[in-house]
Amino acid sequence: MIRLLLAEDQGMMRNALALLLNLEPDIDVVAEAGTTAEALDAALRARPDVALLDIEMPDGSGLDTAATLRDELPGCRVLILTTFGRPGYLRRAMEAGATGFLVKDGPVEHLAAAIRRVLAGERVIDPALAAAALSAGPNPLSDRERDVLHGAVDGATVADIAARLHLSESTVRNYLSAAIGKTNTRNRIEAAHRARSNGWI
Amino acid sequence: MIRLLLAEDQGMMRNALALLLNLEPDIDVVAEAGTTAEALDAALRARPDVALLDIEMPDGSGLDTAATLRDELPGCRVLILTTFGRPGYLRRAMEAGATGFLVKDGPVEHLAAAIRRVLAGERVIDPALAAAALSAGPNPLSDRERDVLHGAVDGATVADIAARLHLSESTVRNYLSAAIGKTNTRNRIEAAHRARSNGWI
DNA sequence: GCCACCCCGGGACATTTGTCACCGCCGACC
DNA sequence: GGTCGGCGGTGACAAATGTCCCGGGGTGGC
Repeated sequence: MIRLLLAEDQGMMRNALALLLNLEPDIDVVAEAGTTAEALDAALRARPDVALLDIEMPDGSGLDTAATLRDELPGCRVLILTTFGRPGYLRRAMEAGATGFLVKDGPVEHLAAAIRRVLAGERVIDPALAAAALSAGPNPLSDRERDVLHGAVDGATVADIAARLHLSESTVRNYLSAAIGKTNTRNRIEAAHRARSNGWI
Repeated sequence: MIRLLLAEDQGMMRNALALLLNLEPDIDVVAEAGTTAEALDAALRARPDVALLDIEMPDGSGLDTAATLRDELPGCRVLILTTFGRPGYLRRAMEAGATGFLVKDGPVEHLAAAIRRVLAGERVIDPALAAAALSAGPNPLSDRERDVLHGAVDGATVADIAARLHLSESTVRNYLSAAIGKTNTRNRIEAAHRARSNGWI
């Protein structure tokens, strides 16, 4: 019996997956979580064989949870399940020690199959996504450039970002300009969008 | 037997819902669609009793599909199912003739119950969301203000928007300024975000 | 008829944004 | 030791943005 942790913030999706995976004869959903905090807590309590983690969660990223889990619960395999097949996500998932990476596409049966293969230690990755990740290349942005772009997504001004990061406005503008150059875009908004769609932030 | 059309772009969610709803003794999923075009096509072919429509779909909005369905297939009840409980969405859904409005939260059992109630002609709306919609008030933006904001989300410049809408740059700037004023924000990005989170665009 | 609102545009202006050159400091790598 | 890159900062400048005037035309309500 495969002991499974299910971390997914969208209630109906979580409920549906739990019901369907429990119908599988060899899978037992032993814990459910809607936030990364709950996921960590439940994992340490229930000690599952496989953790199925969504990336986008309200209080943080499933990628960070994966990294923590690798240290705290080394025997647990991690399978990332996400809406967006972003190249940078896949790269970060691998660096965080994930064994598999699936997009929320295709039937639930694929998911059950992936869980079994991940438990056997096999790496499960969508081939098209793997190719995209390789062709897209690594994240060109430095830490600070990511920070300032993160602020730019929701319309913060240079002054806002500078205050939040305790930097001077000149510095923020320089980082923004560098990020715009590296992403090959025309302004901070396009830069932030490209960075997001590539999974760089 | 309730004949149901299921329109949802996320493959795994659609698959999971189809499986679970088919398990209900009185529900029969007679058609599935991943785009609004497929949804319309399938609806006219399968003539379902209830259409379950997602709002966010790659080729358009489920809200528009609902309006079309009201004209083309008057006997069919429409139940909107969406990730985001945005006040403006609810308002637009009602104007488009939807009978029910659910967020992708809570268990699948709620969804099945809602389908039955909608078929009986009953209106099904999340009470908290209804209250939010009323307190948020109507959409303050004019058609053109929405158009220019739509362009602003992904980083288009004034020149880009003007070209796309066949307007002069002055006009675009005036609309943007008006939208920023009406949304009570500081720049086009904040304005676009607020408009999106309220379901105004 | 008047009023309000939307549509479309022009011009002027202050502010913000994006770019570039340059500075020092540090750590890593060869 | 030198070089490169990241980090933090300054100053100057062109371009884009946001705001405020103004104008005209249309439509719908009272």
